[in-house]
Amino acid sequence: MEHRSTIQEVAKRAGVSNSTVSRVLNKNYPVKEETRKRVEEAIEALQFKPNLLARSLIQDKSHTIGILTPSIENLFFSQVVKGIDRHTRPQDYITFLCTTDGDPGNERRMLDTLLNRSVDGIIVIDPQTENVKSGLYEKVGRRIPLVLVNGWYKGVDCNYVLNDEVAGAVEALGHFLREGHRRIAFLRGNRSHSYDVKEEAYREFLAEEGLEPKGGQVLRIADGNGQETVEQARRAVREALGDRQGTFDALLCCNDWMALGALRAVRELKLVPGREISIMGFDNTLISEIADIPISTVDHHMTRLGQTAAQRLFEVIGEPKQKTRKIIMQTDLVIRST
Amino acid sequence: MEHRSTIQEVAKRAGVSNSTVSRVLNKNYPVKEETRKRVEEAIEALQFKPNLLARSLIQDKSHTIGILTPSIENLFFSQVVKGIDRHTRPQDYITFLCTTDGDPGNERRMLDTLLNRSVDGIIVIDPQTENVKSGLYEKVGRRIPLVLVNGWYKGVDCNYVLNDEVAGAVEALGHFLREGHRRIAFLRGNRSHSYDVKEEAYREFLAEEGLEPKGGQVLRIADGNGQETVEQARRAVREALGDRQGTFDALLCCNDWMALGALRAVRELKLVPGREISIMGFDNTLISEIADIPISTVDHHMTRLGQTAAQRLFEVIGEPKQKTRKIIMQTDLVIRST
DNA sequence: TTGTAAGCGTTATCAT
DNA sequence: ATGATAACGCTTACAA
Repeated sequence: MEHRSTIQEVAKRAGVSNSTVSRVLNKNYPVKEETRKRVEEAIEALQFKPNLLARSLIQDKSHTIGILTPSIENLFFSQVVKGIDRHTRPQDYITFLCTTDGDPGNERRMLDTLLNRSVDGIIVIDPQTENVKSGLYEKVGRRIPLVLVNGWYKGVDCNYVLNDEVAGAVEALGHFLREGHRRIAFLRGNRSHSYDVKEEAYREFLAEEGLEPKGGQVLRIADGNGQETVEQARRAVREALGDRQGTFDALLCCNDWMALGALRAVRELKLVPGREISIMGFDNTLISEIADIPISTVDHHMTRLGQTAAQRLFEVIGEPKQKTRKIIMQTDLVIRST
Repeated sequence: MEHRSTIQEVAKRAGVSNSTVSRVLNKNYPVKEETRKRVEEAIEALQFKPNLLARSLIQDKSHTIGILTPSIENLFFSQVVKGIDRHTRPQDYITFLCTTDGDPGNERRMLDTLLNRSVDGIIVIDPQTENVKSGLYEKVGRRIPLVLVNGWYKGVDCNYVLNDEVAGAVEALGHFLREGHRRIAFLRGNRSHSYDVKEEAYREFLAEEGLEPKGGQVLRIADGNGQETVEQARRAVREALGDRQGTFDALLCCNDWMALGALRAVRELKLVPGREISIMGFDNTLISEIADIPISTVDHHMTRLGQTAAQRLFEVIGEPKQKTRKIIMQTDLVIRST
């Protein structure tokens, strides 16, 4: 392994002091044209690159941000990360990526690691409710720029970037209504803040519209957005629909995986999706787009979500003392074949 | 923003010197039980956490690795990253994630950034051939532990983790043969080392088996693994198959996106996949698994690929002077319905 | 315009 | 077993 040259060596070679080299590097103070030339030659000759660790230490600024996310292969999260990255790269910041497997303990540990590494800011995708609720993030947010994406808790003072899930659900349900559906069911996973919010919106909508006085039909499967979710959803819908004398003619699913499973059930029963029964997913991941029959969905614009979060983060990094903001993003209905 | 306490303050409060605190922290030298207690109390009281930047600077070891990848939302790459992460997290290393959009210039720039941040090692997923070929990575690999995943160039001395694409292709083609297919076509994207390797394997296989003396039928679409690839593949196959008096009865596709597109074409033509015509993808991403008709594919075990790369990287980090290795991973045929 | 020297928060070396 | 002190590689007053 070869030696990395330092600012001292450059200085020596150029016959100047290290401060002058630093000034040439940072262009923050006047340097005589001729000296600058000499220094630049020395830099070139020695292939000098400043050690950013040392710089970060003295400047108390690492030009580094951290992303905390439950997982990286999840289609939703990876899109958000992409959005963050898009905004971050041009700022010549660099990103620590930490996955937590959705475990609150891991989330706290990785958070600590990031803090100890003096990151300039942190974005948390789908923060664990437990950690939001406990005030952990409120505390962290007072120490260092922090943005929570897609997770929120009443009374907790943080920077948020959220989707308007209620509006999204209502818009989807309104679409069902306009299409002439009156018996609308709802398919959700086990526990997640976002599922709860959607279900509440669903129940309220039914009540307001005077539909299904018994409160509609809520189908529930285990958590998840992954392959296994598809099969679970298929079974649940298949069962609920019985011998195709189904009790509903429209189904709002909490994500695209569930919608795909529902679609499969519907096709097994030889029902015509989009005519005899309507299915709507949530998110607009590639799942809904590339499904054999493209699935209607509520687009969550994940990339935009990430970009907005990053933008907000850099605002706060630029001006740390400001008040927190809760940014609500709009969703959009994507009507496809189902 | 609150002040972060330093080792000095802990020392003062505990009535010892900073070296003693350091020793307590690192447990690398004997400390009297009683002193240790006092120091630990001070640490607790001040909520002291060591500044890892300072530690990295003096130790010349950042406990940090860098991942360079063309993109993060690509299903192949995200799985590899997941594999790396799985292996990295327990080592209490933390990961810089850099995306390059598959641009050689970006790749070089991000590489530089990583080096300037004193990462302890770097994994490059799908390194740009141009950069491998030019000797850039060979040079970097002599300075710092480096592993290239899924990219290789003759004569370039680096640590590699690769899939045996040739064996994978041959196994797939052998399967076609056993199924009774004799007119085998090949569908590839425009330019990629991996496509070239597969095509060569394909041609050799045909020659050896005495099939298609004219060299078989190679279909070519633009690069990519994304939604747009599906449509391009569909069109290409549709066209090649014409009025279903197709010139082939089996098709090997360079990735799962292409296979999905091919499958669509086949179904449009009312051919029965898996019987009248066989389709095989590459990679075993969720695309092939969740397709409406599950697609046969060559499993590239991306997660394992990532884990192996990380494992190899840490071997080299642990013992930097060793010779490079080229690790070839086996692929596996996954026979599904097509 | 440039040099000197202090300082960032640690760990490492050398005494004691 | 512990304390001084130098060092890591840089930036930044302060002086010249």
